[in-house]
Amino acid sequence: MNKYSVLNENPFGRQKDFAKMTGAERQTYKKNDIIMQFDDKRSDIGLMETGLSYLVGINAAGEKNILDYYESGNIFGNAFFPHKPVNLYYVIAKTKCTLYKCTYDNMINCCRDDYIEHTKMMNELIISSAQRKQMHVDILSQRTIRNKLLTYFRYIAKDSEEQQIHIPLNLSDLADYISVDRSAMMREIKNMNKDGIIVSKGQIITLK
Amino acid sequence: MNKYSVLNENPFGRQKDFAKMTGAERQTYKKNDIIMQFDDKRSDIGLMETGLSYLVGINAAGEKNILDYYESGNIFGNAFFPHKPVNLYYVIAKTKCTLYKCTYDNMINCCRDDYIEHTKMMNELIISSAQRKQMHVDILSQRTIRNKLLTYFRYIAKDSEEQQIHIPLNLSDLADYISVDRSAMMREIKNMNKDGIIVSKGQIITLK
DNA sequence: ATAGATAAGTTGCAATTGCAACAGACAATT
DNA sequence: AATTGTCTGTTGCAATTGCAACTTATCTAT
Repeated sequence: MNKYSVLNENPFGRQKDFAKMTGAERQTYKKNDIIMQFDDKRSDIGLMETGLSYLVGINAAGEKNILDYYESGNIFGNAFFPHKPVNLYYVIAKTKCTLYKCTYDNMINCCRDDYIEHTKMMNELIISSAQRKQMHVDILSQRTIRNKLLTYFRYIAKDSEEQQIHIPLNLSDLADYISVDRSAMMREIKNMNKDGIIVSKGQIITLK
Repeated sequence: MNKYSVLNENPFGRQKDFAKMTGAERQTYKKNDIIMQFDDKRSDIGLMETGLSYLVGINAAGEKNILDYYESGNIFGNAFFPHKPVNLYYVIAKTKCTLYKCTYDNMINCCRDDYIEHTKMMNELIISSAQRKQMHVDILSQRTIRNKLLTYFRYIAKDSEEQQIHIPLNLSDLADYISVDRSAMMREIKNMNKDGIIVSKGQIITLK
C-alpha cells in the first residue's frame, strides 16, 4: 500500500488545518457559480469542503470538456497548470459548494514553527492533485469506451468493500470526463450489462 | 505568466541540488533498461539528468500505453500514483539515461537548516509533475486526432520563438502518447499538411 | 559495407464511435 | 398540480478511427 495516496481519503479537520496554516478564507458558492478562472494572472489555491465542482476546459472551437472534478478534500488551482495553457479553463460549481481559498504563496511560505506538519500536509495535498491527474490520464489513454469505463470503475471501487460503486458524476458528465460521446457510452454500458461484466442502474454500478 | 511553471525549464544545477539535499544516488541506465517498477511496495523518486525515459502502462489485455515521458529535470515516482493502480506500470529507458534516485521519505523529510529553499524546490518539482499530467489530460480529452496533435504542438511551442518545434518523441511513440493509432495519426498529419495548418517533416513541425 | 532492426509513410477495409434526433423518467419551481 | 428543465435511455446513419499489411527510409551494430 502506498501510504502517500490520498485519493479516497478525507481526513477529519484537513480543511480546518489548511485554513489555520495558510489563512485561507471560507467561501460559499451556489450551483453554476464560477469558482475560479484560469485566464488571469493570480494563482489562488482552492480546497473543497463540501459539494462538487468541475474543472472545465474550452478549446478554440468552443467545445467543452470536463478535465477534472473536485469533491471534499480535493485541491485545485492555477499553480497546477502548465505555463501558457492552450485552452480556456474555469472551475464551476456543479452543486452548492463550500471551500477554502488562499494564494499559492501563502500555502507554500508560512508556518515556520510547525513547518514539518505543514510541509507534510502541503505535499500530501499537492501530490493528491498529481495522483488524480495520473488516474485521469490512465483512463483517457484506454483506446475503447469499455476499457475507459472499466478503468474508471476500478479506480473508484475501494478494495476492501464489495464491488458496488456509486459514481459521483451523472452519466452525461461521466461521458464528458472520460471524453466520449454520451450516447456511445450509454450503448457501451448496455452492452457491458448484456455481456455480464457489470450490473448497472444509472450511477449505481456493480462490477462482476 | 505563471511563475510556478517549470514545464519547459531546466535550471542549471537543479539535479545537483536535489542530490545534495536528499542524498540521492546518481545512476546510469542503458537503452531498454527498466528504471523503476511500480508493482512493488517501495516509493522511490527519480529525477532525470540526461536521456529520455517512458512511463509505460499495461492493461489487463496486455496493451501498452505511453502515459508520460521524462527528460532532463522531470521527476517521477510511485508517490505520484493513486493507491491501488489498476494496471501495471514501469519506467523504461528509451535512450541511455542518467538520473538521481532517492526515497520519497528522504525527499520530503530532510534539510532542516535550509528548509525554505528545500521546500520551494520540492514543491516546484512536485508541481511540475502535476503540470505535465494536466497537459497530458488536456491533450487526451480532445476528441479528434487533429485536435490532440494541435493541443500537443501548442504546448510544446515556446511563445517567444518561431513556431517551429522539434518533437522529443518519435512519431510511433507520439501516437502512443496521445493514445491513437499510428497509421491514423500519420494520415491526419498528411491531411493537416494538405490543409496548410502545419508544415512537417518527421519530428520537425512548423505551425502555421 | 552489409545485414538487421527500427521508424516513416501509405492504403483498403472493417468497426467503433460520434452525431442527430428522438421518447420517457425524474427533479425542481411556481 | 402543472410546467419546465435536466437527465436517462435508444437507434439509424455517417464518419472517423483502428487494424492489417505493405513499401521505403533510416539508424545501428558487427
